[in-house]
Amino acid sequence: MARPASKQPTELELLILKVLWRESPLLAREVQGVLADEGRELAKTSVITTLNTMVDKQYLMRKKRGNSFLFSPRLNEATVSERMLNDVVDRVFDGSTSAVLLKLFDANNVDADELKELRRIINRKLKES
Amino acid sequence: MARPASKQPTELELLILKVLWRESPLLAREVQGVLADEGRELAKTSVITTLNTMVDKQYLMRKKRGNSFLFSPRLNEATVSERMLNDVVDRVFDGSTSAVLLKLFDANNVDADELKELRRIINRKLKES
DNA sequence: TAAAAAAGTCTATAAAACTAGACGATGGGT
DNA sequence: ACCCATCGTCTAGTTTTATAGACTTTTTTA
Repeated sequence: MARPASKQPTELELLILKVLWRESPLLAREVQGVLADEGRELAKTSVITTLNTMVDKQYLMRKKRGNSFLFSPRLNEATVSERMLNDVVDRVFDGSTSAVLLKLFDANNVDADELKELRRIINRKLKES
Repeated sequence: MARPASKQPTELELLILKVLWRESPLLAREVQGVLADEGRELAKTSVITTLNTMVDKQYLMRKKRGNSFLFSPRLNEATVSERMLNDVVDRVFDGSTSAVLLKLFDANNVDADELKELRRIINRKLKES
């Protein structure tokens, strides 16, 4: 038994997904360019290798256009962010959503407008149930 | 440039931290026992190796008792869970706490009592500011 | 058309994460 | 004194992640 593949996208995989959520399909070269703009300078082959493992993992799909490939996400941002958040809720907070909510209120700076917005949402939710 | 050490505790490291947050200091053998009870059966040496890398990473401290070592956490649960949650907030949600809050409300089952409790907290926060 | 640019595949290296066996030291019991 | 259980260290194997060079093929261009 050796190291199992991480259940969630790795750090670099997430960066690439975010690039493709903003705009896709893209060529490997274009992904490389955007990553470089963001300060992550990788060799062409590094980007291609990672894109291909992401295709293997079903994170992306790849279709040929001429002599090159276009990559697009197979999972949308909502799905992935939900999964990654739930992973932390489960593994770190033992599945307690309210523990996470409390921690967010306590630790982070949620301004008054956001608080009011959340109160509106809570009131709506309470009416629904 | 090869793979950098993960900034946050890995999956197994988190399990071990949770064991030691419940009860510490513990001997390696005791940690092994608790993990086994939870379904993660590891060889004695695997547990010791991991505990020692966690000492290197400053996650744990180790003190001698007789011919063996007692391990205890150097970081408390609040600190680690906050860091791990913030990591997801930053990396996945671009630092938007309110986006996370909305996602939690939408995706997860927060029951009416919890909603009311949260509304109380929000009202208190609003008064404070 | 020959050179250069661009794309992909194949191969490879290094560190991290996970796992565990071989072996040595120590200490208690008979 | 001797056995053996216990504990730690050292070493090591395997997969994943991150990274990139060498090389081939294809396309563009001077």
